[in-house]
Amino acid sequence: MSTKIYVGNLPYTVLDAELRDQFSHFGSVASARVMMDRDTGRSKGFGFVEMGDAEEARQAIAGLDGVQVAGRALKVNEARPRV
DNA sequence: GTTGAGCGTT
Repeated sequence: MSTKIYVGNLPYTVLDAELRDQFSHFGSVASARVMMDRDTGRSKGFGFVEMGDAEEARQAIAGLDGVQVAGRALKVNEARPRV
């Protein structure tokens, strides 16, 4: 388990600060960022969050995965290594 | 609308 968390199926209206606020309920958020399309400036519909500890990451995933926000069920799980 | 950037010295 790592502290890297992938958050998908996000509404285009979500902000990195809001993402951080949601995850902060389950632990300390080291970093939270919603990926924005470089060309259009809009959200790509997914983001990444890094928790302060792996256990906090697990709780955040368990607590937020599948939760419906703005009518969309969030997809939360451990992030894949960037390549 | 699904797994991260950028042409820089990260």
